[in-house]
Amino acid sequence: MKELRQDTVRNVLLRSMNSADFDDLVPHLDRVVLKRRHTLEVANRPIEHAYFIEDGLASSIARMGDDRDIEIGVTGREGMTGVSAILGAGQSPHMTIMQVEGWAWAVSIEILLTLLDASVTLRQLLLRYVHTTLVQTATSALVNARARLEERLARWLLMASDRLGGNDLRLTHEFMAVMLGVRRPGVTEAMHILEGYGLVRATRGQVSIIDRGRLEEFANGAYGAYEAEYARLMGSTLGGAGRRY
Amino acid sequence: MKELRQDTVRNVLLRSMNSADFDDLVPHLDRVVLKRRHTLEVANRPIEHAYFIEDGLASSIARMGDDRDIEIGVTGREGMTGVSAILGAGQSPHMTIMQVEGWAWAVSIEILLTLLDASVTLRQLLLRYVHTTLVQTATSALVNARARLEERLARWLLMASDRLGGNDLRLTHEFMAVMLGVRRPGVTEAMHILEGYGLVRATRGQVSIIDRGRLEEFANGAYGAYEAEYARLMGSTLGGAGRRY
DNA sequence: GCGGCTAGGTACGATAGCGGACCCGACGTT
DNA sequence: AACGTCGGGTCCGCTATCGTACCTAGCCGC
Repeated sequence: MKELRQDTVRNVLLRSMNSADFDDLVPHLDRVVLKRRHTLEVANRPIEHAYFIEDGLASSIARMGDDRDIEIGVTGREGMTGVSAILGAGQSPHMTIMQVEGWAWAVSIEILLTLLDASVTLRQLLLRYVHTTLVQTATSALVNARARLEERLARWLLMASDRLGGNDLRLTHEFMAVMLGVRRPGVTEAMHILEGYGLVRATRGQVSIIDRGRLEEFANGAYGAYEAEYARLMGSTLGGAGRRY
Repeated sequence: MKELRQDTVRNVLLRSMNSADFDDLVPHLDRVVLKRRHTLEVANRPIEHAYFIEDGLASSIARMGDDRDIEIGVTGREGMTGVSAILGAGQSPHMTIMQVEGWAWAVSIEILLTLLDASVTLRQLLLRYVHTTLVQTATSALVNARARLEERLARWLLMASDRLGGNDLRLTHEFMAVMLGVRRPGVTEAMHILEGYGLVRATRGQVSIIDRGRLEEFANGAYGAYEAEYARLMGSTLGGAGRRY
């Protein structure tokens, strides 16, 4: 692990870091396998570690009573968890759990905060990343209020594809229904609309994006703001499947 | 203005600052009167100033096409604008405009960033505040997806009361409809529900909160997470009308 | 190649909120 | 006192989505 080279990691934040910051961080990174439903952050409990995701998908969830959850953000290899701890809040009222299994580099918050205090450049990078998560959450608020289900589904598929890599996603309707906070048959219906326009093709337990460009258009403003900010500030696209903004 | 004393300002962030940070900031503060609809931040344009609100209400708005706006956050004397600039992003895809006129202390972003780099304590305070705005935005995402209109109205009234001070708000249904992103008659209906439970009383152009405690309960989880985080991290309640969490 | 499970398709009535229109009453102006 | 304007109340039919239920088809294990 102490042999870790910056050009071999997949996590975009780790790759974007200046090499001095990376070298300071490496000795404190632990490789962690993250199974589905593994809880990275518990609501209102101290955050112990930040995770630089290498593979898989984590989502942040806000809760309003037991059966009224909603996903407020999703993180893959473009980002990290532990944003509230970076901001010095120690914990947050939201939980973060793995939705698609994978693995990550974990670092204790205590150490990360020390490194952040010591390095202006690391601070700059991670605070800019915090800004992009703010944009992502704001977009969630926007689309939850204003977009139709099929637009939200389009957005979610695009985001998942960006983070997992590739255009073929192994996801069930049931799963996407939970992510979007809607009924399962609602997803089926919305998916048929996307299929009707030839944007995606769905088979049992799998969705393939057929025409990414038109899917982005179809999302009609639900997708793109976060991605543009990410590109502007991280100087790197999200590493989806051959994309440009 | 250079005579400004910390215990005479109303803005909670300015009051909470340690006195050295406050003294460094004061020479750079300009008193600015902010009329209704004054634009504090334009979407995707460099943010020039941060504003510590002393009176009035600003809201941050995300847009998805011309007629699909939504308020993603609201700021009064408990906070400040310019969060994305503090994070080093320079600008953001959202706009911020005054909804209830008032005034604020403005500081140029350039100077604020310099002060932030120089002071750990100032950085701590403002980054913690950034965390609370993240919670506020996440709660907007949550309630837009999950709460009924009357719950969202309850939340909004409570937030407005916290920020403007007092239980009597001079607001029209039309105005609240724009804030909540719903039809005006929808607000009328929702308001009747709140009145029916004896939680508020509404007369022409005015809403009075009658039973704040039960209004919070009625909001049913739509209100409280932000406020609890604010109290936890800022060590100060929001200065509403005699409240406890 | 049969049984059982899981994912997906469909259908039905219910409901929240929409878009738009219309009316009425309160209030300020002259 | 009369008028005009603005804020609020109400009503219509409409649409998106819900909750629930039931059915079908693909897939796995044996």
